[in-house]
Amino acid sequence: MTSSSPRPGAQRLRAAARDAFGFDDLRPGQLEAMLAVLEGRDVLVVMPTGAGKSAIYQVPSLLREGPVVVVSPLIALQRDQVDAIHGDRARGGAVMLNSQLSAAGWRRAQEALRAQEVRFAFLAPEQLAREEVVEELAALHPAMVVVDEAHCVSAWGHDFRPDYLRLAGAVERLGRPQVLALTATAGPQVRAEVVERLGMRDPAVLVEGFDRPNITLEVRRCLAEDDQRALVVERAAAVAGPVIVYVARRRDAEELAGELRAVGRAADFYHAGRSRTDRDAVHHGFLEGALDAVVATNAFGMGIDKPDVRAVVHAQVPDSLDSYYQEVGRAGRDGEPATALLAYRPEDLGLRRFFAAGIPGGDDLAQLAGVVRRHDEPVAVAELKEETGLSQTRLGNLVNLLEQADAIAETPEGELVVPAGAAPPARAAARAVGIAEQHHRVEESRIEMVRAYAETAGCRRQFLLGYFGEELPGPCGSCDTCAAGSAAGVAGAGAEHPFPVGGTVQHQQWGAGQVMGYEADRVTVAFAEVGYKTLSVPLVVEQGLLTAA
DNA sequence: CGTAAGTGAAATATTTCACTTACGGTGCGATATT
Repeated sequence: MTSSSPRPGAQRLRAAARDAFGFDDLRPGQLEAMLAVLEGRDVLVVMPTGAGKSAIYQVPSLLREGPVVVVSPLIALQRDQVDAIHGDRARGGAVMLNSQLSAAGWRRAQEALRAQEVRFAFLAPEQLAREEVVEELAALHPAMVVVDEAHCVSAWGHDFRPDYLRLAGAVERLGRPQVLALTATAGPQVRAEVVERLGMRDPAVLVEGFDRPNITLEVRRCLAEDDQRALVVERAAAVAGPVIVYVARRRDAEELAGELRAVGRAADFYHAGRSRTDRDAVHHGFLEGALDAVVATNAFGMGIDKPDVRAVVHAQVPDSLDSYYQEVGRAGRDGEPATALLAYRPEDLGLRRFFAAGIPGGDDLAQLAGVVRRHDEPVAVAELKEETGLSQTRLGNLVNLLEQADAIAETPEGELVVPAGAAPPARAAARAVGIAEQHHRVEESRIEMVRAYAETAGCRRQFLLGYFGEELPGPCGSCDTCAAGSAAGVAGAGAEHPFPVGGTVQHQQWGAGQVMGYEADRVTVAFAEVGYKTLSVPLVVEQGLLTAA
């Protein structure tokens, strides 16, 4: 992309990228995103890791006034980013704001921001739940809020880190600057949720291609757990080069790492139960080559940017194809051939369903709604925590659900009130439970899509790309079903496509949805309210089950 | 939801089956201890 763009700003962006960062040129996707940022629009960027996502906010920020708040899920990730631009005035400079900072450290960071010595403030979403932090930042009149790893809004906000769902309110209290969301993995369902939850306004949505043709896709069906384990060890041991093995339980990580060591691999395990020191040692050992195999839970992921990983082996199914493709995408970043193997046993889906369960009790919700109602004045979440004795996470989840059920609302100051005309606590709680159940159904449908991927006779790559809303015209020729010949049969069958892939359709009962793709005589649709559904195309046509919307 | 480990009774003195119980992922922040 060397031709001059007709849009204003392209030359200035290129010059800034060259002068401050030493980039010879910007990739088309990067430039497109930066232009949208420069125009002041809300922007959602879905782009593979290593494609230069950070530059998308860092370069345009140099051409404008005002500090930039960067929300990032892991303090370790923030540290990497901050280290890269920290004392570098040409790149804007950056500070982190988190609980590991001393009081003096906070003051220094604050002063540096106030004096405009640094432009970027990195923090976790939990910090934006603190009123004093929001007040401080709001006083600086930030020009933009960047949400990095934005898929966490959808993946973590509902149960694990509820403050992710409360970011939209925080952005409002920061004076509602422009919002930029960045992620490497997000199918249309996740993209839609990110836009909604962050309260993005008429966003420019830029999606880069998902296909990673150098990664061979393979699924092996296993009957007994012993065979599954043996397959994983055998295949991981045989990989010529670094390999990551993903497991569902911490215990499996330790045991499989032991088995791999026994057959001569330099293997170690990684999960959130290990000490900070051990985790760092494994992380660095893998990046630097002292280890050539890591067996890990999904804790091992973000921030692992190693070019020469030759295989990613899943010893059990992940919780979604979003997770799967993100984990698989850590293989073959150098463009050289790599493999992705899933050792599939349907029983393993049960564990994923268990993790997805957690619907709060109506009693707790009603009780909390009652507590807020009894306050005549708006009440802060922190105060509710004192009063109810609930944990931060639990309380956050309940509050989020009640907000979605319109049983409570957030004031401009970030405090909670019962809005006029709200339903009484019992009815509000019932509605909140309904919302949680709806979310649960969507989660279950995401798990079912993992099953469908593992059990398809069609081309794996077509299936995966279809899940992300991308249409591959024919079977890829390099996955196991293509090699076995079954993919060609599926691709040949039932060529009827009554609705375009990516198009919006309407179902009488399930509401609006997006067509994900066709396989044989079936079509998969992602419905906003009920998740993924697979329907028979002849039936759809015959009975008019779907209408174009 | 599925699995492993534990409990207890039945059919036979150690094994077998039937049933119960516990467990399982991701990180922020705050707090206590070196």
